[in-house]
Amino acid sequence: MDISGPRGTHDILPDEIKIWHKMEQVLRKTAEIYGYSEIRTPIFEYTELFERGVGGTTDIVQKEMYTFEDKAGRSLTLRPEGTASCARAFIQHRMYNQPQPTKMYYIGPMFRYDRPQSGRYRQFHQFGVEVFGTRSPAVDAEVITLMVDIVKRLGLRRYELHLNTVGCGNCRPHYRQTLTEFLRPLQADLCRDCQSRVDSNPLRVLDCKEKRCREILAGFPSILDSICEECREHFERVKSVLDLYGVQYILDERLVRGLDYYTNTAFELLVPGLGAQNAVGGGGRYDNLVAQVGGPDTVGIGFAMGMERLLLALEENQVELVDGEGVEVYVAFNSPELEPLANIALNELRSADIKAERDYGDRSLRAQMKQANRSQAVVTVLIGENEAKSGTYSLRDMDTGEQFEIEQNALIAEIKKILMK
RNA sequence: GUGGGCGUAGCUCAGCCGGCUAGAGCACCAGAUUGUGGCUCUGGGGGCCGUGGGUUCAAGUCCCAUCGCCCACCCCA
Repeated sequence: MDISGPRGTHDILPDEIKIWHKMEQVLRKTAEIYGYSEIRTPIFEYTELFERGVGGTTDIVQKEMYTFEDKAGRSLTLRPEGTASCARAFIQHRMYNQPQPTKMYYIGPMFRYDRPQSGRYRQFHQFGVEVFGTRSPAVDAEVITLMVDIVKRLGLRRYELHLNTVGCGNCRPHYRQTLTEFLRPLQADLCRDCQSRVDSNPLRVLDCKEKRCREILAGFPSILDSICEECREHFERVKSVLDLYGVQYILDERLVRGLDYYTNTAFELLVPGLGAQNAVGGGGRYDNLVAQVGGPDTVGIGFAMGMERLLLALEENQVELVDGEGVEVYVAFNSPELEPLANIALNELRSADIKAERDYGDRSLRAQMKQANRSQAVVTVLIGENEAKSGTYSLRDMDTGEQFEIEQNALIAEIKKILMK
């Protein structure tokens, strides 16, 4: 039997779901504290949205999209990221007519046809935030701070925030030009990929992982010398707010992001020890995106975090998000004739919001006790012939092993006493 | 899309140069304890040895293909 899920997908099993719930709770809570509201968009969109939003030259659009035709022959695509959909919704619902900025967050599955590896899946989950309608550098800082705050609240201690600016539509071409002139004479010595990148996308040469390339590039021209006064000023102000918030960052002039829509501020959150896919979150400003997909000229900024990668990071750093909580009460009964009595107790407990369980296998009392122990029950209610006769239950404190009889009508009160401890 | 490693019980893995009914630990079930857990002991269930083909008297073991997983490149969350 080799039935299995599609390549690059994975099930989140009942045993692991608690940690997801907990993580989602932290993500939502933190975003709400910063004034963001959730938005839920469809998981598929017209293909064109991503082609125009994410950018036709990106790897995502060129080779990683799950694209299909619906029965009317329209081209649809499973969303590879969340920002384009948010921009679409922002435009479609004329949110720009509301007081600005618009601050929202999303959480859900994304799809990319990539080769799976550690921290990389074909269906994965992202949490992200977007702010439309303000170019204030303070918002850049807010968004970055939110991202850092999340990993802190999740309990991560080891992480690096990398920060850079990639300039705007006016000044980036200048830098590209300067960089290309710098690279041209070195081109022959670079790795094969970089040799072609010099022509196709010189900025990407900067974050090549090849040791040789990095050495050759040692004295590469700083983007800060090429960008316009406005962009430089913006970047300075972002940094000063981050300083004020006490958010530590590493200036990383090699940081360039892979999506076409980014402008100005770019940032990434790295966690050491995660292997090759060590970026847990990343984002930046996208001042042209809304116009790019057909809306009014509106600036924006946001980030996305990979939830599977967050989980890997927590695991790697031995952060325990949840402690295994089992049932509170286990109801054990000694013979089939006593089952109705057990059901009554069970029902009473559940009605009182007490998490209670029983056995359905007609198993021996001993086996039921083992099961109670395994399910981490705090108390076991024992029902045998003696109890039935005298109208009582025996309660066993599973921690201390103490056991005593109570009147049946005192069940909830007595259980609560033990649970309180 | 490219390269490397690996697929044997629910899990982690052993199985040497091919040779008897395929093993261990953990987990599961039952009993020792005929009304009682966590420790211990005893017994038990469970494997088309990923799949398909080939070589051979004989394949878990060798060869090819295929699928899947892992790691890396690439890219990104």
